[in-house]
Amino acid sequence: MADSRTFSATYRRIYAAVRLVPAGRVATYGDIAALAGLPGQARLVGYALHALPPHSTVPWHRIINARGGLSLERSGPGGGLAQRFLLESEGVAFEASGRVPLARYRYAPRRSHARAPR
DNA sequence: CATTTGACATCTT
DNA sequence: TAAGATGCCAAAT
Repeated sequence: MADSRTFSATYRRIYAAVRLVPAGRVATYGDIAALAGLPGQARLVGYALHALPPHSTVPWHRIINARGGLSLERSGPGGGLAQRFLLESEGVAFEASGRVPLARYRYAPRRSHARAPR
């Protein structure tokens, strides 16, 4: 667990949503935020995962950005390698461009090919 | 208590 | 396609 008492209820919601993602599947920060009941708070998801203790059982590696890329790479070089390895271990294949085909592995797919109405 | 910062997403130029 | 700007929230300083 992610030291539930150390984190806010909001974070706990996020962690719970992340745990809903089955192995071999990925989800975007936005999806997790929506699952956690915090639509639009994708940023909080990323921050929550960053604050996640190493001993937690939360499958943080299954959370990627909307481009299908690993956000860890963006923050620090080499950081995404571990995440990529974990995902590949679960059967997630990466494209040559280094991205994950969301259309295939994305969990809780919303508007697969359409954009959100405004 | 106020300011800064951060594993993002989405729109606009 | 790329780059810049904005919104949102919590934790750290």
